[in-house]
Amino acid sequence: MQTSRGVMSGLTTTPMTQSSTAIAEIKNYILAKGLQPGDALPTESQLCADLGVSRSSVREAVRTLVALDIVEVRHGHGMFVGKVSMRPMVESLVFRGLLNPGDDHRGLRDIVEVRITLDNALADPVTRAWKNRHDTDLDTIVDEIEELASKRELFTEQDRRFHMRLLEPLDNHLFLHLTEAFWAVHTLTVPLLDAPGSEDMISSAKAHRAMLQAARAGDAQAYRQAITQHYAPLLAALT
Amino acid sequence: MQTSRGVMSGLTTTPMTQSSTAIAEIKNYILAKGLQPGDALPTESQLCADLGVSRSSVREAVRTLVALDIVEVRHGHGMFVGKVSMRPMVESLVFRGLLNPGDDHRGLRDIVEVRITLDNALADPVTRAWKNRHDTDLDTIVDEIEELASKRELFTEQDRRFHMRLLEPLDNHLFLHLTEAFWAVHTLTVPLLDAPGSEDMISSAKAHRAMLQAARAGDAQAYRQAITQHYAPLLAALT
DNA sequence: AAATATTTGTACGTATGTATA
DNA sequence: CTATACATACGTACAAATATT
Repeated sequence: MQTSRGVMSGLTTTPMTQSSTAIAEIKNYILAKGLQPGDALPTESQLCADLGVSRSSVREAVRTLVALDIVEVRHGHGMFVGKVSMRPMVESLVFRGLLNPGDDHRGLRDIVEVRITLDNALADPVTRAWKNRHDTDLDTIVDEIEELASKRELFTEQDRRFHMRLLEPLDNHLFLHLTEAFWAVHTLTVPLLDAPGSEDMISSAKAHRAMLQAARAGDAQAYRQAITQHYAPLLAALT
Repeated sequence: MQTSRGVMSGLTTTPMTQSSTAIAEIKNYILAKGLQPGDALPTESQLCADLGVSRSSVREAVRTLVALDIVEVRHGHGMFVGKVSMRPMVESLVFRGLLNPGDDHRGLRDIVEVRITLDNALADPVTRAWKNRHDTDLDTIVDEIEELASKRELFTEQDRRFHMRLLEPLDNHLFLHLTEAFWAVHTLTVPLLDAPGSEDMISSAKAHRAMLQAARAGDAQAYRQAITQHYAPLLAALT
């Protein structure tokens, strides 16, 4: 119950709470030590000693950093540097979509429009990167998609792998992360809608093959047409 | 010490810690009550009673939701529904940029490329929306930008207002939020670089006026040229 | 295979700072 | 200014998960 420990005299103009300083110091620790995702961090008790704050404060700071995917915690094992992924934005956007009651279609349509815009904007570099490139992985993915679609089954994971792999050759990996994030927001939000018709799924499946073929041909225009075909059934359901 | 209770309906495949269930239940509370950003939430003690968990768990859950901007807490006042903004992604991306040691230019270049791509992709709807529209606000903003640039002063806030206002007429506000987010990541990351030359600032200032003029003329092509002019000095410094 | 040490997760009590009426 | 409600912080004890011996 250490009470009157003046906390280093009130010269500080700090509106800062203990947790917020702990957050900053843990971040600085990671940067100063040059740690990378997956690297181990000190234990909670060690952080308490190093930062001079209680365990509760350290834990609350850690929860914040975990929410931002800057820190990852494994129960009974320890704390590690996180992947610093787009997960926070995905969670945020999904929740934001759920906030609007009768406006569900509007939120989802905005997300789909962003996906369409991103895909179209990347048509040139993607078709340039894939021209005459042979990759059996994408062929098998497209095969799986068409087979699943013909059986009226979902092909969510294959769809994700397809779109991610398509952007992998790009220099700028931020585009890949963004695309993956909006793909996730999309697929997490769409279940609120009615299930798509099976003919729509087949049409969408064919669009994937068309995108791949256009990319291999280096034909950006055909690639954009395939994108339109890919999203057409969904857009129709949203209007 | 209530041990791990059945916790009703074990439909979830989650790890199910107390905090995580508290997170889910607070989210559900907001959605079920149809609350909107700014609306008040129950107090901590009330949440403890309602959710049947300890105060520590509730607090840790709240910290997570605060980090995601789903909950906002005002010390000594109470908890409220947050703005569900893009702040989490901004924080994440800025930190990610700091993680790479010698690769600073690469991370910033990726971000700038995303901004350029987004701006270009929105050239058509923006020029369509602003054609023959009169808005004195944008004129004064551009005036301020040019005046500040001529005095070799920064015009960060004016720059932000300019780009935000330009996208305001769009139907899809998600584009606005995205643009704002990457603008923030950009301006928070760029201080690591050398200060730009004053002639670059003047060139950039002129580009803003060119963008506005092209938008008012409904000339998407000229708009894209102005975008190129806008980012040219920065891109040159990154290569 | 089982006991043990380490580490995170949960709970509770208490004291203190802060904003509002 | 006082009173009240509320969030912040600390400390301790124990439970649960993981790794090691």
